Amino acid sequence: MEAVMNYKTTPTSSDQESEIDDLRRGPWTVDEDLVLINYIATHGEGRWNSLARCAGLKRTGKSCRLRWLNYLRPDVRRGNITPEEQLLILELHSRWGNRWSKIAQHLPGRTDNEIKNYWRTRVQKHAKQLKCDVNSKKFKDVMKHLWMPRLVERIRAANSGSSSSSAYGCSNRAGGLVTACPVQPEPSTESSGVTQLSYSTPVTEVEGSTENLSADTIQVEDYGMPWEELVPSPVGLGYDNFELPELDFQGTCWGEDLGENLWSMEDFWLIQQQL
DNA sequence: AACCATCTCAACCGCACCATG
DNA sequence: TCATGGTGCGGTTGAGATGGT
Repeated sequence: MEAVMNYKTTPTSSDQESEIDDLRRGPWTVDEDLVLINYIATHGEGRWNSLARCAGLKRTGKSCRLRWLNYLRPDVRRGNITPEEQLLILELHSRWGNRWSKIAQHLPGRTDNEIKNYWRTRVQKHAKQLKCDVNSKKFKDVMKHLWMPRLVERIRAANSGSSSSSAYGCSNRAGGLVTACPVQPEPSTESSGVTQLSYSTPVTEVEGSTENLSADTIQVEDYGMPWEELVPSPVGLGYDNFELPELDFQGTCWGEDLGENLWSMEDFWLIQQQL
């Protein structure tokens, strides 16, 4: 597919007009990818506009930059967002909001674009299913008290099942294996270099009490340690004695596999109680 | 098989900021 | 100080993929 489109701009000179008319937009071809990869391998990254010209690419510098950073870079991680990464995204988004590039700095190999897409497609979808705004207190409470502890639970379960985490070792676009790479230390943006992920367990009446059942604080020192160490003790979700009520899931989204299998029947019940 | 709805994600756009002359 | 060009970021779009009927 050669979706060649011209920019509709006011020509300022015949040369510029010709140059602008030659610019390509839309999906990149394999040939263009190879040209860009080879040029950067030889000359390195530089000024993107001049790079685009010198490489002979009929693309804007912006387009080249985006293609390289989001797709062609050898250290771009591919594959599903892992529970660990989901947890980090939720935590960091709660702290910084839509600062995608800043969040991406804490997820090596993940691009701001990918995280942004994840948020918009997955997280906002869950908010929609709960019939609340993604920025509402309700949804934030669900995230903090259900979703994030659930992720911690899943991470711990996965880690207890095998000594080596399966969370890392994704392949990149080129099909190569990206070296296992736990989250790297943040370059001195946090004052202490220590980030805390704090989860209090849900306030429910599951066991006849409305008080917080317990609380865990996870010390994420530099994000660099194995998750087995990050999650040192049971979170104490308080579901142990939980009896699942009879629920009719017909005609609701809750009986379906939500792709990531994020919400369980217990979640549904708890959310219904709290919202 | 065909059609439609929904989802995913690569790519683009507009804007703000910064460096340079 | 101002104009210009380059870069980065967040928001948005739309083509292709996928699933349901």
